[in-house]
Amino acid sequence: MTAEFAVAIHSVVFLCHKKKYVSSSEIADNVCTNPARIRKIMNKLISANIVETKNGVGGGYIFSLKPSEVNLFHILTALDEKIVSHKWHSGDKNKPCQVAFGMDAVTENIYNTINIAGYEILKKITIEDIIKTLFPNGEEKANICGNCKKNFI
Amino acid sequence: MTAEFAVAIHSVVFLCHKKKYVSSSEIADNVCTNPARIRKIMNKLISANIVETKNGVGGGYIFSLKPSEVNLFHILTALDEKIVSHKWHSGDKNKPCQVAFGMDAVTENIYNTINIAGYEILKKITIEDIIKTLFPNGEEKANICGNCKKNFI
DNA sequence: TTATATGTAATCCGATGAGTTACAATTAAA
DNA sequence: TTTAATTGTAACTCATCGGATTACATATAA
Repeated sequence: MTAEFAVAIHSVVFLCHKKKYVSSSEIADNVCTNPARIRKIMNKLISANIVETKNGVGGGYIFSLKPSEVNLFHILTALDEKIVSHKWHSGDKNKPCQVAFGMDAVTENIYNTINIAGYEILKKITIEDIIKTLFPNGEEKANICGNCKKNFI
Repeated sequence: MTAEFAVAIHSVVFLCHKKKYVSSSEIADNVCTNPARIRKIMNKLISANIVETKNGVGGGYIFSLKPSEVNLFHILTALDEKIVSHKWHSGDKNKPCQVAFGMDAVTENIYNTINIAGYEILKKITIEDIIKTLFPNGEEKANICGNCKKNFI
């Protein structure tokens, strides 16, 4: 799981809070990264129908789904990521030793189990949950960000 | 979680199966990596009292604990690893926006939850479990590796 | 005393994450 | 129609990290 996941979640929550088209520059500034990276990640979310985009003046990205119906597993799969991935393989299928032969499959299985458990956790966390955590008194009564007027970009 | 984890599990299972001192070269050959890497990883397992070592002729590493009492969480913590780690941080604590301010903590919390769930899974998998998977008919009746005679190194 | 091992550091290489820049294509608005 | 703003995407650089390799001092059994 790379930091793309953190960037994507942060971006979606930001879009959800703004409730209007937001440019990649503005998102990048809020997340603290660069616009090209944001656009690259937004493209994946667009392919997964999680956000929408519009070019030109007043354009950018927008989140117009129900926050309670989008969860973190949706975002993870939109990025084509896993919790843990099994890249380096131990042992050798051609060795006449059951340990050398079989351990890679054992490891694969362990990683799968961890992934599945992680997915179940992510499925239970929605964008709405995160918004409620960030704004325990409601977004309208936010005492720092207010309702995100221009001066807080 | 890096591949060290896979190497460590494979090595411990191999030592458990061999039931005698095994050199880093022999372990490396079975795992398919290099001896220096094995020694580095063995050192961490030694510090955690999971394996023992002996220098000189006939030396190497040995696993002399009860396979049913060592689980994968022991190994993971011996390596000082986590399932997922939170290195790249999004947002900015100095920004007057609750999203930019709070999202990093939200992400941290999600990662922690995933880690804890993963630890619980690893705690339930012992070295004995893996040996039983690799040798469903018992280690003595192993039809490929036999009881790991010299010709199968 | 010698051969075999570990412990550990130094170095190299390749892959990958992240930032930066650039520019064609698209779209809204003047 | 023109202009300005914005995305989509590729190319490039840079730093970091995982892994392999080499080397050598130290320890131990025979």
